[in-house]
Amino acid sequence: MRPTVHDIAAAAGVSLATVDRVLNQRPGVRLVTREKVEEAIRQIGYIRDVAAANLAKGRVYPLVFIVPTGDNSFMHGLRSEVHHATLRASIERTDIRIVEVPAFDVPALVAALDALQGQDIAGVALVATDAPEVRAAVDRLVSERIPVVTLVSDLTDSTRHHYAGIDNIAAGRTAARLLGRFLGGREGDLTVLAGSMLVRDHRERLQGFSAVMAAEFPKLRLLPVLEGRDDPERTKSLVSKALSENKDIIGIYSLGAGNRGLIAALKAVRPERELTVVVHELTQHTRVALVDGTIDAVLNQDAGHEVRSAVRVMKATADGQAVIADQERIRLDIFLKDNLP
Amino acid sequence: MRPTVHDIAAAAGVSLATVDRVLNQRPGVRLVTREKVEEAIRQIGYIRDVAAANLAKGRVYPLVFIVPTGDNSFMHGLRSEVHHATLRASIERTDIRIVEVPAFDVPALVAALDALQGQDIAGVALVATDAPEVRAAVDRLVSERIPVVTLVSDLTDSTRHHYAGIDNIAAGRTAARLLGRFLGGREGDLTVLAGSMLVRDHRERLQGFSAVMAAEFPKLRLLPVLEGRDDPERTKSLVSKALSENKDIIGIYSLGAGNRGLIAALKAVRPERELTVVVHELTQHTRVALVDGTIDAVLNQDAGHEVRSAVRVMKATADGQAVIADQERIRLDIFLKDNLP
DNA sequence: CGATTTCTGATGTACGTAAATCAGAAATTT
DNA sequence: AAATTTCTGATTTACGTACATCAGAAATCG
Repeated sequence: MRPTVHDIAAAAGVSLATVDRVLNQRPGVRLVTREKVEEAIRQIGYIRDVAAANLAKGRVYPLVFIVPTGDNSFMHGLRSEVHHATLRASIERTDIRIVEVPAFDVPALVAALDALQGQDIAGVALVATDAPEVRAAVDRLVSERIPVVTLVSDLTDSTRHHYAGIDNIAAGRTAARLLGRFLGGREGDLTVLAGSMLVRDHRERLQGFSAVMAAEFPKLRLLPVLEGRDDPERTKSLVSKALSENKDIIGIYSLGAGNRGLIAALKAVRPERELTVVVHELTQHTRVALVDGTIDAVLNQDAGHEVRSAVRVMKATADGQAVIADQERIRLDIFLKDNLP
Repeated sequence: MRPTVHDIAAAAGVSLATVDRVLNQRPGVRLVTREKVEEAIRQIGYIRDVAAANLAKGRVYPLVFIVPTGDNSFMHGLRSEVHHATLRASIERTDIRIVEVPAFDVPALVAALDALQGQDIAGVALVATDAPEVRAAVDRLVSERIPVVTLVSDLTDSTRHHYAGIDNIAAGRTAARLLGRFLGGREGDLTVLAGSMLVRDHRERLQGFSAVMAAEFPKLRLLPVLEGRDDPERTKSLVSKALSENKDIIGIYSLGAGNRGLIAALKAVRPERELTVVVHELTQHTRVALVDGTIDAVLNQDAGHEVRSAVRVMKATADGQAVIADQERIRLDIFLKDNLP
């Protein structure tokens, strides 16, 4: 049987109350006694039964998810996953609040973060826009001992406790190698389509992509990045224009959202133009396009995993508990038409 | 506040004891009363607090993992992950026993399964060798109401509750497309290296691989499968022989374990022979080979995820609880040299 | 050394559920 | 209608921890 507080008390020769004071860092214990108890805890290898503790405390975890508005499928999916998490609220003892903030809007995000100060909150998860003001606001929350997790897009040099998202540099590099190898030594131009260079995940993907392209696929030339702002309409017109003006384009890497527009533009020039296309985010639209051959590979991050991971990490951090690091690593999914879930 | 058994009792106008009898399906409740209670449960939306229930029951889950012996890295890693799970035993209320059985040995596996009958066990996870005798033994356990989960390799037509592993047909198809596209229209022979056609995962990978190759890459010819029995030494000699006898081999798909031997054979013919190679299972050896360019892609299943998922599913099944299906889907990881974890 | 302050022990209640006991009510049988 | 049998209610203890209260012991101070 696993040891309990009673066993500690017996082993240390003190009362239950004293053990409790030591365990919960309450005052009223002499240093020598405290050390005696801590020694006993180590000796018998006591591990707190979190379930029982939470039951006794009547613990609930008020969590806040700050997610961008925007009508692209990925953010829609993310919001839907957070919503799913709220459905598990009672069984997971969470109380999740969703705060929506306009995409790429730094002041609005800062305001949302600052509004949380002083509130009784067990954790905050946010899709970060990578700006110093946001970092400062996050750091303020952290200094108030509120667990903060960045979701999908990380925040440079901030003190956030955890990042629940993929390694975007690796994602960009992977996209480059896939495109490069799929193009099999051909020569031509490549178009890169991004949402906005204001978010770190997009910058990092581009960085990884450019690095591998430059180093290993010299025959492929990168054209200036098109910024579609993750908006399908805008994306569509940008791509259509680029394709009609440049007949040397043989590949496209879309590292942001808004792929509905990209796909529409591609369909318009098929089958005359043969293009190798790698995009991010598996959505209804990209899935169909992958199956019908309009695009060749989809890189994906599983929003459901990210949300569940964020919840686990915030809870554990709030309790000062360790997490299974390997379990919380968000993996880059690579989908070809053959391994769709 | 979320409703408790007390609320049910009040709502149904019965006592706590009666509610308890209904909830735990104990005798001693008249049909009309039982229905009244069940109606009240629905009405107020009661959800059992599993943590509190487990605490009260002093529940522990005695679990058994049956894993093959064998000195290839993958099985080694799998055993190590199960071992890791035992380290979390006390906090997860599990009591995990590991049973080792010689690989591909049907009678031994059946004996190990039958030995569990009648024992007080909350769940069994096994790496299945796909034989009717094994299926029958599994079905016997299932009929004793013991949760059974297949791990890594599934069992055809059995009544096992869950399969914690990847979709191997999809894996084979994916390997085919990667190899096919990486070879970019070239013509030549392909060697497929398997462990044993006795295990379903290997058969399925081959099936998926062959299907896509035949349908979409007619210029690539499949040679007869080499069976390396997941043994590095045997694998090495098989591959060396094949490469020296056939100069038209331009690609290799290794769908089993024992890749140490494959890599050794490849190093011996490099850099004269240029081969595109896709293998399964990310290990110390395949990782290095991927980085140094000896192999081009690694398909992987995360043994840690599989083991943790198996534990979650067995516990949930034992409790008659639902699982988050999406969370328990084991994904096929595709690693290029750029997205190694 | 007595008076105060600080520490420690003993004890009880609570969290939500499981499980047991016993008495009394209702239904069924004789 | 009496005697059973079958249900139901009331109550209690337990799981492992948190937290509060109060009394008594030990340490510190004047």
